[in-house]
Amino acid sequence: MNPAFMKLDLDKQKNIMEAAMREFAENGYEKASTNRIVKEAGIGKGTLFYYFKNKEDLYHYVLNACLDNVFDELLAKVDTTETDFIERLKQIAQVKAAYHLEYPYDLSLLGSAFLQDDAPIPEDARQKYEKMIRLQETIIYDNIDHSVFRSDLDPEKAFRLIQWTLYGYQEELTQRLKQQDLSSIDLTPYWEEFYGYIDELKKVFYHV
Amino acid sequence: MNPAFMKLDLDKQKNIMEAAMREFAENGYEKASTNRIVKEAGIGKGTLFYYFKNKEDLYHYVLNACLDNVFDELLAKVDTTETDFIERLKQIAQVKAAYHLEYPYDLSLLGSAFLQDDAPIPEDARQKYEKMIRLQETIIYDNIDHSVFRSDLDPEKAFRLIQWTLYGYQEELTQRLKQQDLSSIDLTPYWEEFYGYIDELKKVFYHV
DNA sequence: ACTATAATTGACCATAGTGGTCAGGAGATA
DNA sequence: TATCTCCTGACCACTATGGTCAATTATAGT
Repeated sequence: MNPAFMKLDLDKQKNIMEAAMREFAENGYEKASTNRIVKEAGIGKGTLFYYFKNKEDLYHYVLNACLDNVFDELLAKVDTTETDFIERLKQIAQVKAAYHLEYPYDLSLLGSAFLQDDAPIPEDARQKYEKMIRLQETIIYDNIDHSVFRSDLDPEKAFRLIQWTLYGYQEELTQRLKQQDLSSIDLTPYWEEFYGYIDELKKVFYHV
Repeated sequence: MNPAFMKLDLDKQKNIMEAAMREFAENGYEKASTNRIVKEAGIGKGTLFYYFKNKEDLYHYVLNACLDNVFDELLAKVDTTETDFIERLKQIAQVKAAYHLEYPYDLSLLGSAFLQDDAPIPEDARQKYEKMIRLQETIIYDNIDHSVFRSDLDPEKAFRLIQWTLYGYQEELTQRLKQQDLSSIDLTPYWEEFYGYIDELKKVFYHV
């Protein structure tokens, strides 16, 4: 990466980054097209290769930026002093949603990058990713009060059941909201719905 | 489609169909490559275009075959006399797993086909798909006994929570088993694990 | 055995897309 | 005026695209 890239208007930087992230996330490394990236970013072909020496260089830069950003803007913002498991997951969902609005392609890029076989992933990125996975683990489970679960339940199983539920809900919601511009829509009713289900979950998994 | 295709050895037919399904499912209509399809199917390029007049013709044929197959081999096999909701979903999971082993690409092709914008979908296929969705609905909810749920729960909410849970579990499992040849692996321990969670679900959602 | 027909092939086609280059232009600074 | 950074798109060699077709082989009917 040409260091001059850092001196660009932040807007232009962001344009290029977002175009690249989206293209890589949607098509994978091999099938991603630098032509589409420059068109989407509104820059000339030469400009892209002026700042990045080739496709792989761009991919690595984008990947590292995502990883760093997830650490600073996502994982760091979760309040791990909350000891109620369901409340903790609720909070994570909120932080994640805010993150997704600001950086729409980060998470889907990371998701695709490390599950592909054709993507050239540098060692440091792989390590950062594994560190991220471990940190995620502690963010979800650390400092959780196990005593609130119904005594006839295996807490481990309860953990996972609750997580799957919220994951399933999230998937359905993204399906429902697909194709819509999330930043221009009022999400309040969806949050209300979500809180309703959260309450129901507490009702069934916690003792009275 | 050239009617002669129907007279081929079933093996050869299946080879071609599976190769096409997989290519379409993984890449979408536009990005799917007929070259890769013939290579995967082990036939000459000319043969493919002898049986199908072009890429779109092949796509339509494959799509319709999937739809018909899902009706006959999947939806028809669910026992809707089972009135216990969780048992019903458990049974659906079993039927679906068996289906997936026999026809590995049907479901993922249908999933991708109707969520893409570049796929040319003929009217009759679209209608068949919508009929399928409606039938799916009745298969899940029809003839279900609402009285087994805890009386302090909204049954509608409980329905959805349970469904999301199983969906989330299924997603995690497919992640875990990805890249493995499902037909050569002993799935028994996974089913045992699944039944364990099923029991736990009954414990929390049904009244004692 | 001969013939007619059906099945199958891969070299070939025009076209479009690939990642990447580079001579040159524009604008600022010295 | 000269030098430097930023930026461009025409252009390159190359690969892949969907689709064709003359030629070959297998099958069947007589």
